[in-house]
Amino acid sequence: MRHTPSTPLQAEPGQSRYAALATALRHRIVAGEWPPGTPLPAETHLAAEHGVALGTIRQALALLAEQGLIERRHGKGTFVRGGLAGATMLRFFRFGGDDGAVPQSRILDRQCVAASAEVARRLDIAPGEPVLWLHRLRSLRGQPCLLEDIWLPLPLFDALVDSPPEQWGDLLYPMLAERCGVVIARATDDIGFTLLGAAQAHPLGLPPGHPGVTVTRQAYALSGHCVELRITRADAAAFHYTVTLH
Amino acid sequence: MRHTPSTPLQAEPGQSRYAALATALRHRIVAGEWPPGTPLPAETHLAAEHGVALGTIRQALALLAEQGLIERRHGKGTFVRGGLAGATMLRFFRFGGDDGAVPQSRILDRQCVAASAEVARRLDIAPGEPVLWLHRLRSLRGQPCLLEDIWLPLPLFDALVDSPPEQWGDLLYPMLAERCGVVIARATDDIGFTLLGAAQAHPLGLPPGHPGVTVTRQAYALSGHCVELRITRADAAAFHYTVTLH
DNA sequence: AAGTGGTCTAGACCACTCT
DNA sequence: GAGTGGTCTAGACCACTTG
Repeated sequence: MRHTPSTPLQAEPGQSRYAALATALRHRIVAGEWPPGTPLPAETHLAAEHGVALGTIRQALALLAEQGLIERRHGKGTFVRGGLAGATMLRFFRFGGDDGAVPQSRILDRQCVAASAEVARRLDIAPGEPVLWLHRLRSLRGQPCLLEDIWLPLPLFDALVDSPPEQWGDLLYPMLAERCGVVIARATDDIGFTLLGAAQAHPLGLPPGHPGVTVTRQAYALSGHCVELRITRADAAAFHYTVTLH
Repeated sequence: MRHTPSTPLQAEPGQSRYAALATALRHRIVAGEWPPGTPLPAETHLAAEHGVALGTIRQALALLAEQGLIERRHGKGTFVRGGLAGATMLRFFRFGGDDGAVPQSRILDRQCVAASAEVARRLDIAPGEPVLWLHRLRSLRGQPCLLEDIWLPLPLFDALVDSPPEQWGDLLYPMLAERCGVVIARATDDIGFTLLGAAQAHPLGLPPGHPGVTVTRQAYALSGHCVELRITRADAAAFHYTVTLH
């Protein structure tokens, strides 16, 4: 059966046709019509479906690819991206030894709490709303390296409240995708410098007052909503990061 | 007179025509055929000149625009980018007061020296080659905030050796473009945390051993060669930076 | 009004991947 | 060989900028 879009071709007045097509496709992707990892219909099919030329649908797909929502593979197809890979926090640090390794994760604490004003603002929910708070220590080869506080909005992540954390694995995002169906598509990390308090320094095996780095992350689902606030603390001496300007 | 390219259409075997066009155009830009700020010939002219369709030349131009070499303005033309603007170092910091301000620069020292192994490696020259070393303090509203060591390869920047630094202005890159004809197109900044030595802390008005940020910059000219190595040191407490992941 | 880049079409052929 | 995305053509018309 031929697909007939309810909003024929031009969604908004001042918008180009390929931009309208891109937002239409984005909505269908977010709605789960093509889950992460599955291929979209071929260009020719999409073009016929929407009644536009091949070049137009290609512009729309190029836009979505640029935004990281899809991935094009020559000869194979156009695939929905599976969200952010794990272990990305380590790209800010150089802890000695083999790179590319995934740090082991241990949940030190887990509580359902009411969102503070700051947490609510970052998660874009009302203060006092229930959130799941996790306190997590990550280690490389037995050596503690990252200490994390994680806040997750709670109606969404109810499945984690009673599940045993020992079975969660070392990466949060694949676990969120598997157990809660939430795919992390985008994140912003804010880097700052602080001196570590005793409570932060001790689990990391550092003395109180030691220079530390604080990375505040807001992670967004495919829908565009912020679904995770994470504050990571680590030894400032291990920090390094490279930025390229154009 | 019609331009007839010496390498007709296909520069390298496995390369697409638009990629070959892009590199050909890049070489003409780097060679100075169209100085920064001036417009390229119109799409239709370039297409006729190279004997290709409009869409092909547009792909080539899109590639160069993506790489930041040119800038397209609807209704006006395609312009060669003027290189990096100044004051970009401040995007790593939050010093109190009005943002967007350009810090005042003062040259504390200037010497012609032989490149150390490390400096030579970063500038991709031979160790012992002559370089110009600058020691610069930058201040906002009279408050010292950034301390910089800058190394510039010397045959290229001879014009700076005897010129009075008081007349250089507060921004390095516009000065390099004006006095030496070198346009900075790209730079990579490497960020790390260190404790400030006495020689670094004192000019910044900080105590020795104070936590500091070190930003190591390698800046590249339009030609692609590294033409500046800069190490900037500042108070770690003023540091902040935001990264977005896709 | 003339010139520019931006969008769109309706084809053709090529390169890659899988079976 | 069949299906996919990648490249390329030769047009048309639109939107923006300037004289």
